[in-house]
Amino acid sequence: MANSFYITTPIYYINDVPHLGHGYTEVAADFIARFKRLQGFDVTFLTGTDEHGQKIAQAAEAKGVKPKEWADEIVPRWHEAWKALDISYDDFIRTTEARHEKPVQTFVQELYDRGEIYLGSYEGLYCVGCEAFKSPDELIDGKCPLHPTREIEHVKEENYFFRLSKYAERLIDLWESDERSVMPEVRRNEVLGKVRQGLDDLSMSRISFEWGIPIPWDSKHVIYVWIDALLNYITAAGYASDEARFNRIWPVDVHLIGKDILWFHSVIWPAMLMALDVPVPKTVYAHGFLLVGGAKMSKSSLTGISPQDLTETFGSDGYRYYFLREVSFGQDGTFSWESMVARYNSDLANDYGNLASRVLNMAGRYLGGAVPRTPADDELDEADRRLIDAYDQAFTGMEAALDGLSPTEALKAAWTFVRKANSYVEEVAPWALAKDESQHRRLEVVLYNLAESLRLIALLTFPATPRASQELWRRLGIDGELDRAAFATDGVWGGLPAGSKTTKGDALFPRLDDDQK
RNA sequence: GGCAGGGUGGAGCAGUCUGGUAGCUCGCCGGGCUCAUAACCCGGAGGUCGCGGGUUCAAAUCCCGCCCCUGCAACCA
Repeated sequence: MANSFYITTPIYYINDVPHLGHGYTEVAADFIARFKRLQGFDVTFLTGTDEHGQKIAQAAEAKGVKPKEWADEIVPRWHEAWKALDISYDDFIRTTEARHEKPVQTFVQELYDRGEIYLGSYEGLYCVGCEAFKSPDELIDGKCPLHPTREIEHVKEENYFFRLSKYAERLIDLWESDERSVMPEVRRNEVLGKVRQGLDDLSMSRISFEWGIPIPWDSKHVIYVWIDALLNYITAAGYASDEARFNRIWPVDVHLIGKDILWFHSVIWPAMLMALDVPVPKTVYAHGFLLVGGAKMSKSSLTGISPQDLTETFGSDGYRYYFLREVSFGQDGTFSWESMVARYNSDLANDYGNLASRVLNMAGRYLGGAVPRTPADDELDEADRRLIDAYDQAFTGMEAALDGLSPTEALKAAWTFVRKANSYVEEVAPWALAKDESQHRRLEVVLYNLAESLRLIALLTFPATPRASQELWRRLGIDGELDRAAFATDGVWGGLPAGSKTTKGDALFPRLDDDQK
């Protein structure tokens, strides 16, 4: 199949441990990846870790170990975090791997050979915390505002420069065109505005420390960590190592990033690719930031909360659903424990979980847990047709939302069907039908419709709540695995086989007390 | 200073491009149902759509001015 879909998250800098911000990016990318798989795309979902640079070297030195040893110690924390959130990445790249380092050198050498890199010197104030040079007016009291505890270093060093400035016009043309996009719109405007103010060439090597990938023709320099990091997107795709694979999946469909690193992804990165005539990303999507509010956790900063702090209470599904649904995708959002409890109870426990509970219970009580014969067209009345119609609309709405890369809107669309199924229960009142023997076939029909609705709800929600969705399929007596399901076949109304054996089970999403914990 | 985005019932958002009944979720109030996780369903209250002016038969929606908030200004998701 040629319908490749390649999506990436940033690779995370390992002097940090995973926190809610990282988890947010990861969950959003995973939602999109899972949805695209259900649509039949051949998905490549890449994440990883960024392991070079002075900060890592210093952290390792402080522990008395080599940088690579330090990295090997930290990286499992990231694997664990993503496992706890059921992140279904297809590849996890580390920038210290040979499959990355060698192609990076190939790429940089090629830039050099083409005259895109020249030797210059840079004199200025350098903040190790930022791994960046600072202009004097950025400093507050002689300190970097982002890293006030660190000393600013005055350095003059010889650096290699990438001719970024010459790409300003082409970048403007690129992001003004409709072929490629920076999303949401506000971010595109931001990038265009800045690029129009002009670009400087970019210092792309460092000479003051050694922890990095050497410049191939001048090994006393290492490649600037951001250049190194950005290249992960193509090295993992097979650049300079697996041409067939690279041609198949590149250019990337979506780079999902936080808005703080938009500049690198929408300016520096495409310019680097242009310099070697490599196709640029189709879409760079910069999501918003999470802010921490509410009483319970307000004293924590975002970076002080690990994903696992929340999955203990809300589960992986609850975590994933909350952030996808609560934060309007693309905008900043506020996280609070209170809103998380409210959202969990309202949408997952009351709407979704309770629907499953009441339907499975009735199927067991009234039909002995056996899914009845699939209703024929002439057995369906108006209410039934409205239910089926609601499913079609929800599904259509989700696909449209995904075209706009909005998990939030996709889930809103899915929930219109969940709510419709609940109101259908009231409308057809199976408990009343069960009291009248002459209505037995009608009872079978409505319970079939409801069980089938559950099956489809599980399918639609799988990208957000994979565990509960799979469990629901199991309780409906379906053998299949949702991660191998496809909308094209499984998304068609009427797919639940007659005779399947349903089981009620415990609450899919147990209600939480408002003052839980 | 500049560039960009926003200010809509208690909270969070949609609607503004393509003027004409202000929509959704949560919360609140009332009712219903009893299959269900004190859940579910139905109904209701609650908004001078930041302020002032203008265009128009008609403005949340278009134009002008002002106030407030936020983001960007090159490297923490």
